[in-house]
Amino acid sequence: MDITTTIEDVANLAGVSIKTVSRVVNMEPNVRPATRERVQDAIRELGYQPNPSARGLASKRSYLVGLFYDDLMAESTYIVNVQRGVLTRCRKEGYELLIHPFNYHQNGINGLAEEITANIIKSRIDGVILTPPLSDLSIAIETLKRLDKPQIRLSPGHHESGSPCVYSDDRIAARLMTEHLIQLGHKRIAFIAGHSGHLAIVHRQTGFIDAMTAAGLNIDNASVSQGSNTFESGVKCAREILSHERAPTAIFASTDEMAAGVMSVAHQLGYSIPGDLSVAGYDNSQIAHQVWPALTTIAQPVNEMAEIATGLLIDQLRGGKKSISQVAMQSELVLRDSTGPAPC
Amino acid sequence: MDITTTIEDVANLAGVSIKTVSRVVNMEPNVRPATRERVQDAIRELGYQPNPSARGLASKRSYLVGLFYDDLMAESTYIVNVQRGVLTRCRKEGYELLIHPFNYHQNGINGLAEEITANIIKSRIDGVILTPPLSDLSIAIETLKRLDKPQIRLSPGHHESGSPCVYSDDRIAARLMTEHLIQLGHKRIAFIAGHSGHLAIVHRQTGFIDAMTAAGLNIDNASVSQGSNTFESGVKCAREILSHERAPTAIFASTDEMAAGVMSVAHQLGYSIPGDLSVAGYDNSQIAHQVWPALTTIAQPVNEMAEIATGLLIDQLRGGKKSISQVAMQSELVLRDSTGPAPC
DNA sequence: TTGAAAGCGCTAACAA
DNA sequence: TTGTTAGCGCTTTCAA
Repeated sequence: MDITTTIEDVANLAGVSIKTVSRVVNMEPNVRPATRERVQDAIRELGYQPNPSARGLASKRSYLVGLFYDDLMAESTYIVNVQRGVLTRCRKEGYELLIHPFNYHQNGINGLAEEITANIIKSRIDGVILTPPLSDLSIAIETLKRLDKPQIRLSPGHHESGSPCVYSDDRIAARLMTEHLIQLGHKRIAFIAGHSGHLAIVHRQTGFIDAMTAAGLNIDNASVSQGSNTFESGVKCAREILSHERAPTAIFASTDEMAAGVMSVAHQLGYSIPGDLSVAGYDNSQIAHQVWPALTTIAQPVNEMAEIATGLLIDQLRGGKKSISQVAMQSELVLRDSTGPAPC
Repeated sequence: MDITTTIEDVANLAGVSIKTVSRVVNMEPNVRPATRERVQDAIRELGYQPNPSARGLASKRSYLVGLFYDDLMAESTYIVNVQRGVLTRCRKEGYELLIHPFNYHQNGINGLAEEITANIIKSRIDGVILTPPLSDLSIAIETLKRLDKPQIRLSPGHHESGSPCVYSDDRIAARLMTEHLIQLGHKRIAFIAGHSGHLAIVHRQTGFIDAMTAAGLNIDNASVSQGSNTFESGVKCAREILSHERAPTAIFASTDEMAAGVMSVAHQLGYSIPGDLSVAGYDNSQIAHQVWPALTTIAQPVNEMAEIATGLLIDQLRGGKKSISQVAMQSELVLRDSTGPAPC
């Protein structure tokens, strides 16, 4: 198990040429099973691991995958789970991960293209995974295309067009959640919309409207307020919503963070949850367990989505299976204690 | 700005040999200023970036730094800030970052040495940054030494011995916080200890005891309870602490997560914060803003600590400045709204 | 202060 | 099915 073991050492021990070892390592065809086994034994015995630099130099690939995300989301459960999923798949496939949080709100959106370009020329990553909201930023998508870098998008708002992507149908899931509230007898339900730049989150609002309309319930303007995904924005919206004379009996916030903000305000105002007010969130973040009572929410299979996306990207990098361009995954309604029957 | 520009293109344009270009790129001495400038112009004009694989192959280095952490902490504000700090410095110094969360609770501590070894042989990282609790795990430290990999530890419990480290004095900061509570008139103060495997967090308890003793206040056994850093453990401890007949008027939890758990329980039991009960935390996590009222806590300069640690590691990798082996940083008391005068 | 040449450990192209 | 050879784009070594 020595870091200085080279392909030549393996070839010598196995009594073959280095090219044969290379074939075995890269799982290429045209190696007799007996030979293959002999080489594999030698590899195991020496603890041989190919040198990535040498490989990269010869093959003009880096075996590096980039994960691009908005630094504002770096602390979210979402990004952490994406990192986990991507890493899991990278390890299996022999790739390494380079994370890259972007601060494009500070530097201006124009700096984004330059930063992406610079990063790619410097790091030589082979392909990129884009997470929301970058997965909907055409400047990011187009810059990568111009650089001829394969990309895959996670949860874009528009999955029909553009580059390949993995997503879950937020509209349907939000509809499910709204129907859950309606079934509990709620008629005045408020919705807190997310940041308008996160298109996938906007679909949650559509799902809410779908369900309300289908149930013949009123959606006056007051029942949808505009948040920006954060706890603080949830607080702000809740203060407004709960100050109306006929306050809603349920609030569906399009992120858990905002839902937690709502709950904080509700507690301060003396509401009992879910007795006086039901609260629902979306994302199944860590915070959903840290509020009291535990938050009813929607869970996307973020980990698996990231794994699958990484797999698709690597397939692309290997030059195969370009056919799959969209994978849709299902989200799940997670019923906890923050939603209950509407007060009479 | 072409990814296929090589050192030779630059040499041709500048009218020098590739070795001279190499000298300029690597900031080596013995280049006439005029020559250096000519080369730099050529580099700029062509948008040249050296190929990391070629560099790595020739120099037997990867220009890759590894960040090793406990996957259980991946969602913490702490790890996210460490990632940010490390990335900032890596970019400045021309290194790339490979993150590696470890799941050693599942796989058993014995698997850890193997996983570290396998990872290093595969990825060829040049050096490693260890975060708590890995920075106190001798199996991690020793494995890296055996592999001859430079390492730097962030916030270890024992900073005197072992490999170089960057830390902040948690004992002093915890003492400060406790003194703050004492100055507010609190006499019955409970402390919630953190996970015993996180040695730096154990120092927080010592600081608490320092202050209590110095103030001549009683520390009966009941006033220190054992948590495990998490929100849930804070909930559990708080339920116990607040069930005593002479409940404390202040609770100092050694992590913000636990403090948030305490606040949740306190609200449920009808305590007003800080009127009936003061609550203090430690870490200045995201959650400190998401509780109501906002949490008084201790802020470590995690970002800077990570940047400095990365700088020290890279210095080591470059073969210089081995002299600095410990850097101590100062934490800051952040007064918010969860602490107030003791009730009469 | 500069440059020429060798070679890092692999893969690609081709030959046998 | 296997092997030979020629680079990939740099750094290192040594020479000028």
